[in-house]
Amino acid sequence: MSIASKYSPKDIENKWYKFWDEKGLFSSRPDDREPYVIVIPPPNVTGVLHMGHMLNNTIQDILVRRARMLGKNALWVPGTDHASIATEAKVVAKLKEEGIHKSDLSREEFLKHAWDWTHKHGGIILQQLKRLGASCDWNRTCFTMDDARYESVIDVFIDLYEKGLIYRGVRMVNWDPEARTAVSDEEVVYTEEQSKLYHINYPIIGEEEFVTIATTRPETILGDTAVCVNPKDERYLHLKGKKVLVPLINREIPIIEDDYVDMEFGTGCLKITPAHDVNDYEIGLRHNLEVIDILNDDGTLNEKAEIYIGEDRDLVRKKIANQLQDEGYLKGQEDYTNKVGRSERTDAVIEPKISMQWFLKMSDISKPALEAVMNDDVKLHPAKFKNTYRHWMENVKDWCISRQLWWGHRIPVYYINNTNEFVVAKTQEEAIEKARKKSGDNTISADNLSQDEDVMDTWFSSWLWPISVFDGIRYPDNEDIKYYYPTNDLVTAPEILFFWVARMILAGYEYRNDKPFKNVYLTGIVRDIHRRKMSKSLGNSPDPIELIDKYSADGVRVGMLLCSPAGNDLLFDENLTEQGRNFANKIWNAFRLVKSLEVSNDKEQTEAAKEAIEWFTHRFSQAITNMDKAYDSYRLSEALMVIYKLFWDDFASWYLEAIKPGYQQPMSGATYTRTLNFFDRLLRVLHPFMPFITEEIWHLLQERGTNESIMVAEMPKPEAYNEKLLSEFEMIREVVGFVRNTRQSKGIANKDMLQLYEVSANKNIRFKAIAEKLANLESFEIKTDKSDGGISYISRGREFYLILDDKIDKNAELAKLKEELEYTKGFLNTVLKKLQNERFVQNAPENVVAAERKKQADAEGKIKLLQEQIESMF
RNA sequence: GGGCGAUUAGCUCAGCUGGUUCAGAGCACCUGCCUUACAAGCAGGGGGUCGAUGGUUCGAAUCCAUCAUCGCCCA
Repeated sequence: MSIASKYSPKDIENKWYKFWDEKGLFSSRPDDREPYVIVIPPPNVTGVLHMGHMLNNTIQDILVRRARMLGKNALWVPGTDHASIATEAKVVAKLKEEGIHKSDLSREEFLKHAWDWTHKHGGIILQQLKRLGASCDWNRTCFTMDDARYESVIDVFIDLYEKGLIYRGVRMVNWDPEARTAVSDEEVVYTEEQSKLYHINYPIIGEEEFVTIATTRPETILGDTAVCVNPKDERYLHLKGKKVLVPLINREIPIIEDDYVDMEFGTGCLKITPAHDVNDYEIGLRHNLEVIDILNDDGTLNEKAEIYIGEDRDLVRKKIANQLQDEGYLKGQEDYTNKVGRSERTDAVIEPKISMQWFLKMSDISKPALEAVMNDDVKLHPAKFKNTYRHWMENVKDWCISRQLWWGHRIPVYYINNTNEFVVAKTQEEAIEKARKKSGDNTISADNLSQDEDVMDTWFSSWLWPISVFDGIRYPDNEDIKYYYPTNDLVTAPEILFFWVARMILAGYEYRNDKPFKNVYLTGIVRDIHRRKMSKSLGNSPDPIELIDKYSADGVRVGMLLCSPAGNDLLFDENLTEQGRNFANKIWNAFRLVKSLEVSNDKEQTEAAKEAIEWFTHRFSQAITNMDKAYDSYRLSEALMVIYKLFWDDFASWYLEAIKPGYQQPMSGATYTRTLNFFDRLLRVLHPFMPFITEEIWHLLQERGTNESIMVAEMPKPEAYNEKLLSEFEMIREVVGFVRNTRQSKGIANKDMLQLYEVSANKNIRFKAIAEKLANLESFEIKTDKSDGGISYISRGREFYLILDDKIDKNAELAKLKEELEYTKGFLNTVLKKLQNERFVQNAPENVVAAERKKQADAEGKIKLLQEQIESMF
């Protein structure tokens, strides 16, 4: 049969994915083998695959496939999270298009829409992962809002509340007026924006004078409850104890003193608006100031503002600036660049806002999580993230876990008769019972209770993920959790080290008294070649599925990995996937060659083949030893590079060339068998990186059973290898390179056979036959002297001569020899300088000195040879 | 403003506790080849005073200090 010279992956990839899935090769259940577990960082249920996912999941698949082939009971648990803000925003937007406002719907009606949306768009991303070859156990697919996970989250809330770790508090939160919810500090993105600094005069009561304050937000003066100066500021000593009037609304507010005020900034006079600025809020607490919240949840002004009620804050800013100007309060304005916080989700300008929220106390619960990373019980790769982690954990703030949304896990708190009295309970029935007990009022019924309207932060469900996917919250003694927990590796982006990773570790110790995973592999961020983060708005992200269509899943996987060392950003370029595709093609063509080999039992094994087999056996062991080292330190791109070079440079360019019989000639059975065996083992080490093509070729290479798969074939193990033998082969590579180089520079065709000899006292040359074959030599013999002439190659204390007769350009050759002589003399000089330095000889370790002496001897020998040769040229 | 990290070939990166020819890899580039597996290929080649300046040392890309530039996190 003839096999196409170009590998066409499409049908092959679909075929094998289906095969693996149908044979149940992805699934795992507890047994007596050692488990190897990864839980997927759950992507947004309604999201689509982007390049970050591609990188991340490629890495996970490589790890899990390798573990499977190492004989472990490997499990990769897939799933998605409900992404409450993002999903709710999408659903709200979709309803809006249909002319429905969220406020028109009841909670139940809205949730029905949200579930419809989830069922319609949910899980697309998981289907896409299959194209990539992801070997997840799909039977175990989890969702943060499915019954088991939902209940786990509620249980945990109740448990932590009962432990006294969850409390309700008034806090300054980051309010997103668009999403109408609080968002965490981490979800606010600060960027520099152009704005104006307004200087506003506040009349001092009982005087004709003013104090001038500077602000970028004149609309907030309506919420002012003080003006503050630094007590050391001599300019304002006379103001002590006085009061001023807030312009436009003429509210009387005191002048207070606080060290917080920066005397250098603005006028040195600060307006205090406790309801709308975090720092002002703190100052307000210290000075017992009134808190006047002038904003509605949607960012419009409320009646406490007294004027401009119902208008949006942005609009009011301009109007108020104008009014201040008209009424003579505005002393001036200047252009100003300041940092503005915007919501990561909606891009709305974040308003600091006082509100009632639920918090998790972090100080105690975080201690074991900090310790675990510091003592490497949980290892971060690369370890440089330990510092960042410690810094965050040592300054950890209480976690605001409530969100003013409907899509998510509803807070299990029931208020009694619309008061601030509440009970925390899993169900309404339980709540009634608890409420009766708490109030002593046995008439309390469902009508007297109202459940908290808010849901929990999405991270408050995903922090349980490594436990909840095994249902270990609800059933802490079930077989799965006992077998699979703690998991082995977590692969994720450094951006969510605190959001998610740290909190999972925390939850692990709180609920399992053990770490959730042993290693955290932090990938880079995928950027474009201009270092810009890939994003929809920039349109600089390729569609992963299109990439797979174009370059194959194997190609894309290789491409993603080739340039993505752990923790470094990956500058994605389609060029890389092309390289991956080309590699697949190389493997394919190597297979074509092997497949075309004819075997004859009469045929004796050639010397070249014998040598090649011996060499490659050792070379293979060396490479997989290095590969394992790279794997063990989570340097996956390095592991791939080792195998890439092993296959391409060693196997294809040297081994196959060495064993390849003459045109239409058969080869010996022994060589053929060994070659098949090498190919088989190469496919195995390649499999985690390129699952599809390896499976395809593995089946074409020889007859396999209908249930056999390379996916579960045994991974070759590193064996001892002979370094000396390998280094002798490198010598031969050099010599062949020398011959090829000489051919090229002298224009000698490859088919013209040449004679090479080595001047040596030894009896034979190792890997002689390979050299003869690959350099196309008529002979490669040992001679005792160099009387036959030729141009020389001297290296590692060995001398080789290539006979070229009339082809030698004596002058050029002489010049080359002289140049080399000069270089070697210079080199010898530096070595001698070292050796003549007594302090070096005394202080340096013995082996280093010995090495220098060897360098000396080698150089001296080489100089002698070169000189002799130069002389003999005349 | 505080903390962390980086700076090595045109690009992306290796280079562990200073010392084996230690200045490397992949890609890109240049030259020659449609050689009977592969032009998605083969063979060969050029390219870096390791950000700067000082210091420690017999010896520094590697350790220390200062500076410069960049990035990330926090306020």
